[in-house]
Amino acid sequence: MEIYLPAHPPFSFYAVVNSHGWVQLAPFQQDETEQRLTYIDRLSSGRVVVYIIHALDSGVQLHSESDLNTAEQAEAAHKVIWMLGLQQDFSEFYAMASSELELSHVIERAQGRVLRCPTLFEDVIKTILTTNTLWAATIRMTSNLVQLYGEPLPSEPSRHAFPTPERLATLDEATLRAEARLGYRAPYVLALAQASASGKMDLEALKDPDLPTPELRKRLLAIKGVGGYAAANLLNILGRYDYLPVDSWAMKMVSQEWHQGELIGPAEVDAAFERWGKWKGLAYWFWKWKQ
DNA sequence: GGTAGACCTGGACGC
DNA sequence: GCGTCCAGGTCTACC
Repeated sequence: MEIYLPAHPPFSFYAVVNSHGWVQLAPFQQDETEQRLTYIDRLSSGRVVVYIIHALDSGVQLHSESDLNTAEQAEAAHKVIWMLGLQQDFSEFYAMASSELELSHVIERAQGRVLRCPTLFEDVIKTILTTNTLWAATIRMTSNLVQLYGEPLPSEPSRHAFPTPERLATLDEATLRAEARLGYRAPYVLALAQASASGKMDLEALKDPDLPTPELRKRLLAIKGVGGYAAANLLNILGRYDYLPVDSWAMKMVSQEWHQGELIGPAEVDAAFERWGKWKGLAYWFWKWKQ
């Protein structure tokens, strides 16, 4: 199966794939040329397939198993369009960024899109695994979940899809702590999986563009393990940039940029980007920091 | 609403 | 090799 998927211009495959660390987390894999991204997905039909995504000037070429039926092809295309944000339009942000020296690069590099997972369930789990830990541990915990509980790709059994809520819901907290090494995050992951598997929580409904951002944030904060930082991160992934994911790194960067290295808090980080309004998350994300 | 302390892992460091 | 310290957000209890 070969499908050409056009993007709303301007588009840069490199920019979206390397927008943040998600590309380093299984079941994503980027090849050394950085012109090809692969992802192992479990389709709603139950088939586990690989998406091989090639960069093109004006979009991407999606390659997958040749015998996908029409419905499976449509599902694969729909997911890849979402994952790469191919239909996102950043012209309003670019108009504002053009007058800011520290953001002028975003236009020529076509930055703005952030790589996301096909399901919000996967994005939420991965975000929880980024909290209160080092990035190396996030990579390890995600890899453990995928390798231990994800379904294998038939043509390459060493690679697995991200585990479904139903599969994770069958586990218990002790197993997630001991096998996947999730630590105190284990009950959060388990509770989310159980709520999603039972239908009590419909995370995909949160992708509704008509949902007001404050309401969306409230629903994200209601998930155990998701606090202010994680919620803001997820809002950015969902295309809402009104809140900043303030972590220790953000406070350090803003302190160096505008407060001569003095100790600052989340309020100062927020104030630094207030003028960017609904685009503040993007302005923060792509700001050219003084290192 | 604000604050303190616990949660857990793994890397860095000293012995 | 072992023990200790520390970084990293969120939750809960308490004021």
